[in-house]
Amino acid sequence: MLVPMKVDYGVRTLVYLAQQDGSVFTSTSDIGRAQHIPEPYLLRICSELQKSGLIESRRGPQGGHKLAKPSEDISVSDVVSSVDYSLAPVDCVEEPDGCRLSGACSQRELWSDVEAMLLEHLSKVRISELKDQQMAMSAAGAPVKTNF
Amino acid sequence: MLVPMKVDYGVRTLVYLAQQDGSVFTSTSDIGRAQHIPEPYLLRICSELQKSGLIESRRGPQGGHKLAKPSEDISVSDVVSSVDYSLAPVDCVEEPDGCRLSGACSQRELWSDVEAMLLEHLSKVRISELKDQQMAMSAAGAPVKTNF
DNA sequence: CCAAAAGTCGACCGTTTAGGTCAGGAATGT
DNA sequence: ACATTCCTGACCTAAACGGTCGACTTTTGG
Repeated sequence: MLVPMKVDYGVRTLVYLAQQDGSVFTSTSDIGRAQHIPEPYLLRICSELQKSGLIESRRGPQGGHKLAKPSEDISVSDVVSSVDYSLAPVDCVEEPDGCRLSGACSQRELWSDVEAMLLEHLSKVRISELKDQQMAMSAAGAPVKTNF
Repeated sequence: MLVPMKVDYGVRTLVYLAQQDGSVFTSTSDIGRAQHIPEPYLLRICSELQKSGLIESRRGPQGGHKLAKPSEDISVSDVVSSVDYSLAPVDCVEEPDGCRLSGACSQRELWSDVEAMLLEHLSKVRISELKDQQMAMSAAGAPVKTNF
């Protein structure tokens, strides 16, 4: 029950892009290097982010990725649903029919509440916020560990 | 990022025990049959629940399990922490040192907030509540699917 | 006291998934 | 044309989840 790496990588990617000049494209190798994300893996995450319209990508020289909309308009829950389909706890929340206790199961309500709460909270956290925090932290001289 | 079966099984077990007469022990085979939990697996879950003091177990004939305290005093978060150690999203929340961006990572705060929120919410949901809901649902004639 | 009825514990197993890699192809700027 | 960069599908590996098995211990009823 952990947040998958994909989500973390996705968020980090968007935060990083939000820090870049919005008019240029940033390549996966740049992002990967800066955020310590294995490049070939990142490639595929970017592809998912692009399919869901969070970033815009272009191939060729000077190609890469950039945010498709202002960072204020992208929330963490966007990333989750883009990259990690299933946030729902236990399967029967999504497929109630498969559950044998279906008719009388107080659990389903519990877990779907949890899901709703989570999504709601995450939809309030915007990439721009994270970017600001990030920049504040770096500016304040918090050491970025470089010992890989 | 799903709630593992173990948690669901654990909760269901406790809710079931809460419905039983508090003075007798209920065997795993009873619980398993009633809640559709594979018995040998349940056995091990019960063992974990017992170690964390949520249930009391006794061997021998007429042995089995029963709640170690009133169902009002057991929350879902108790079950989670008993049975599923890690509720934390992404590892670096628990092991900040392993994180290479340690000094300047706005994500950690985000995810640990999420964790805290989750735990807080789950700690407010008590087994007794679930039991009441459960009994209300069954009483209201909601069909318990019996098609295996 | 003995046998059967439980739980305890450690080892094991099969599938799925997360995380990651690779290579070939398609697009695009110079 | 050519280098650069993304796209895509196939593939791989390790770990986790869900589950099982068997030997062992405790307890009770007869």
